[in-house]
Amino acid sequence: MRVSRDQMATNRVRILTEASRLFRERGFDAVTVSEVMKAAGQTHGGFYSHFASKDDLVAQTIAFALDGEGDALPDLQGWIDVYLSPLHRDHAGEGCPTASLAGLMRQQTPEARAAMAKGLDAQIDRFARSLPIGDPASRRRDAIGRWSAMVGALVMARAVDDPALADELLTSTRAWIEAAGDAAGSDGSGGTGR
Amino acid sequence: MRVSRDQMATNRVRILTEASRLFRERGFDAVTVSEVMKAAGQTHGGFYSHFASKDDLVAQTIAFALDGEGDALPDLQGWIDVYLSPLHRDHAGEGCPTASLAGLMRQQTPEARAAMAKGLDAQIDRFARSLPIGDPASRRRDAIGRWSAMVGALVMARAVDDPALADELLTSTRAWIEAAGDAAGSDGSGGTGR
DNA sequence: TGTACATCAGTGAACGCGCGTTCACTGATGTAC
DNA sequence: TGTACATCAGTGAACGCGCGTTCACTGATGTAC
Repeated sequence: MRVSRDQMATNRVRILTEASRLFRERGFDAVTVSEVMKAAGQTHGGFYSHFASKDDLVAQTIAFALDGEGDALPDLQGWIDVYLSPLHRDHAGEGCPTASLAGLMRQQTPEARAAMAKGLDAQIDRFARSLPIGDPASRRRDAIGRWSAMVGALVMARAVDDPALADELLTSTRAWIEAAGDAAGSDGSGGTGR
Repeated sequence: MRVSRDQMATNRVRILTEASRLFRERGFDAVTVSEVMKAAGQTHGGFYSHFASKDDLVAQTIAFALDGEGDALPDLQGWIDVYLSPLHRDHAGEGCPTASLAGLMRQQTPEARAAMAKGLDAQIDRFARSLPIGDPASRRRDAIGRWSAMVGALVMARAVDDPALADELLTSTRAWIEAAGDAAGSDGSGGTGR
């Protein structure tokens, strides 16, 4: 039966929240519309009151998941350490959407890929603003370099069935970023350290 | 009708070759068994003379695609430049299997994930052996750090529908790796440069 | 404010399509003698 | 080497399942008066 507008808005957010978790956990293809609706406490038929199609849900979920990442990070090194931790690796459903979803974007709609581009750009911007030193251009370059290494390490650590290799990917990348950041932080001519 | 053993072996390699290309291009789920067989010049029914299931094909294709990456790279910087080029980004089918497939491995069988682990380890090893300086441990750490950044940058560049951002991810990561490598190459205390 | 009615969010059965997989069959290959 | 026969790689129709999507229906919500 019909529900109030407020209730409908709440339901919509719940669908997006559950979709965000499930998609990050298992990818777009392996998660069904019915499953998302069930997780959100509804039946599958009502899905089309909220979204035009599953593709539409995917695009809106990406925008939803990557949104609200605005403020600069007060403890950058701590954040990097958590990002490259076994805990994060083993809990993709509650983790970084970029690391979980970027590798699945090639087959997605232009809308979904545009949402990913927007979210990625915002994330890089936030990272750059969190860096302590350098002019804007070198900060942004530094942010992209570190961010690439972090995402790549997490993607690879999650791809393998070998805990020792997965751990090594995380710890070595973390150590390398630390050491490398010192040099690359301001134009590659040696920085001030953290 | 029945074919000779040699012909069967040839056909098998052709199936793996086409599967490797198609999977890298579009992922495991979006490529059908029929499509692979058609690309390999056969009909879909014969597939099960070669493989037990599609999952079996996936696992064997990963092993096949990541195999034979043995020799050290004579021109490491040139290789990195090609890896982080728009050409590589836009031709996933002929490109690095890790960058195309690592993000899709979470839902795959243990066999497939084990093949990915083995291939990844071999790739890191080759990278480490191609580095000009450092003791084995720091070379390996350096290889993992650079490799993570390269894979992450390519994955993200392919995920977005924004050529400018995609280009920036590649060029900034390339520049950052160059600058960072100088510092991280030997224990984070500053290196010798290239 | 109260009342009558139109709207539409949500339900759950049903549809149709595409996929992985199976199977009876074909005829060249490989082997036993 | 030649012959008879068993094997089995490959063919293409068919099967069955799960998925995204549709649809008739329900009844509370929202609105016109």
